[in-house]
Amino acid sequence: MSRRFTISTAISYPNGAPHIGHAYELIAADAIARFKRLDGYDVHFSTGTDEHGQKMVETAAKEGITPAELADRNTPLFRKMAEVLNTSHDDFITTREPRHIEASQAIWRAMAAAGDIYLGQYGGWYSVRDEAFFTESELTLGEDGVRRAPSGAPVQWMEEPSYFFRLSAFEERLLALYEAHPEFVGPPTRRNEVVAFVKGGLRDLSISRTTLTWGVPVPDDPEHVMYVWVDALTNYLTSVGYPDDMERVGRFWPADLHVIGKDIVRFHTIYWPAFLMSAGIAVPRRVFGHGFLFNAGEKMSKSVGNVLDPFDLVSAFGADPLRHYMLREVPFGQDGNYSVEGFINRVNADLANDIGNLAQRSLSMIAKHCGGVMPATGPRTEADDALMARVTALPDICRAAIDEQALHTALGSVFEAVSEANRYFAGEAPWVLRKSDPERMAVVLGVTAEALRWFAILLQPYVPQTASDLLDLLAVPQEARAFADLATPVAAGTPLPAPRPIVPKLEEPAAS
RNA sequence: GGCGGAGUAGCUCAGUUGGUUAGAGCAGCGGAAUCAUAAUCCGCGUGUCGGGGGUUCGAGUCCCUCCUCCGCUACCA
Repeated sequence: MSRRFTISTAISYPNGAPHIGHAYELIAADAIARFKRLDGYDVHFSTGTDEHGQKMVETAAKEGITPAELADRNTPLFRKMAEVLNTSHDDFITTREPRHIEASQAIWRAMAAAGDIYLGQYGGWYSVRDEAFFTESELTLGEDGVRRAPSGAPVQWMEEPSYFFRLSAFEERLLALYEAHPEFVGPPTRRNEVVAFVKGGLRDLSISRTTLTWGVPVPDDPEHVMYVWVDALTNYLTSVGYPDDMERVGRFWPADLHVIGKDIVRFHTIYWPAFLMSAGIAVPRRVFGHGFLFNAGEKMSKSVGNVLDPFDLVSAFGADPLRHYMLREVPFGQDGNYSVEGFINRVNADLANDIGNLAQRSLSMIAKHCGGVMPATGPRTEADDALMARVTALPDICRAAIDEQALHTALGSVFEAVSEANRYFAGEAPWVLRKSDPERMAVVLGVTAEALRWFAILLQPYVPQTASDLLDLLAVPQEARAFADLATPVAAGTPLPAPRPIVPKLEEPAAS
């Protein structure tokens, strides 16, 4: 049985169009998923949208449509974004689907059977006009002493019946989890916060509402719908077939990695494992909170009007350049900054100048001076061996980096070797050898092409289309592009297609 | 307020358990080469390593203090 790897993004709230943050998370998770597939794992990669919740109700009300209509309008945009970003998810889940309602109710029943759910009273500030509860921090206290919701509507203290989850009972078990598995939360700074939070004591969690009707009905008490987290988090289980296909669950659960934004680390590292422990289901192996992207040093916000649209960026620059820029330039886990200048510099320097040009200069020499067929890669000199030693060390370096979600390190290590290959090429000067020693020239070109094959195979997770184009030029068959195929060079004498530039240089758009 | 993290070249950052002249990439300047997408290769940085004090033969790397920035401090995916 092959190794398997289960990875997810958070499901997005489709109360608006997708923004660059959604794209970032999806791209990062996609790179890891693709890496694992290429490395021989049986991967399950899920993403999707969370169509329930109060915010959907509020946004829909503002626009004068139903929550269902809002979801119907926006969820397709998230699917479309995944398509234009060229992501390889195996499942796109939406929380209105019957399979998800069934899964949510199943885990609820399991938690209830364990005695961790009880009926109580939830109190909060309620706005009649908005038909919603608000947290203290969302409210403003007017000079007249009246608390108001963000909409300006006055709120009043209301209590309603609510089911509670006995989160307080899981404090020790959670701390034991963090202790036994320090890797459960990453990056480490997030882990510290989570541990501190749990040590501060946990209160039980209100997990249902009677004032909302937009949600998953509570089993055996349809007056209640589940309130956010039970429903939202369960999507990960739904996606692997819970509860109907337990054989599949056994195969793909526990998840190896939940990739999420740093803002929802707590829910994924405290609530979620507690729910699972209660239900008697294994907890995920790791949760990683990535950072946020800023636009030219400023936080993106609708009011400032500097929100980056992933569709605009893809149509202006292409999916691979966007993927490359985000993954290479931002240390994954930290906040990052977007700038047009940085974008163009990075993509041109790495993709067009370093690897693109190396491919073009070497392959066009092969086309002209080696009869357009792959040259032999020997006999080798010390210089050849030195380069290939550097190249063949890459897979292990990348594996180690990927396993701690250091995507920028993995990608960076490949481009360090690409630079080395450029130095090698300049040092060996095959254009000089053409006259002095044609046989040696052929070997240099062959070694360079072989190095390029390694680079292209290793770059597939990050820039799939570019890597694929390069592999085409190297006459590498579709079925010989996994990491397991790295050890098998293209046979000498194999005809190569006519070379062509694979990465056009980006120019600053006239207006953006 | 409490807990935690960070402040290193114009920009983004590396800097193991303290040890020779503090590094990389990008940007900039000069040169070489001309196979190539004017791409590539080589050379060039007197940086108060946030300020101050201390420990030590020796600190960016440990301790104290101050300044600045950021994260977390429960029901928001």
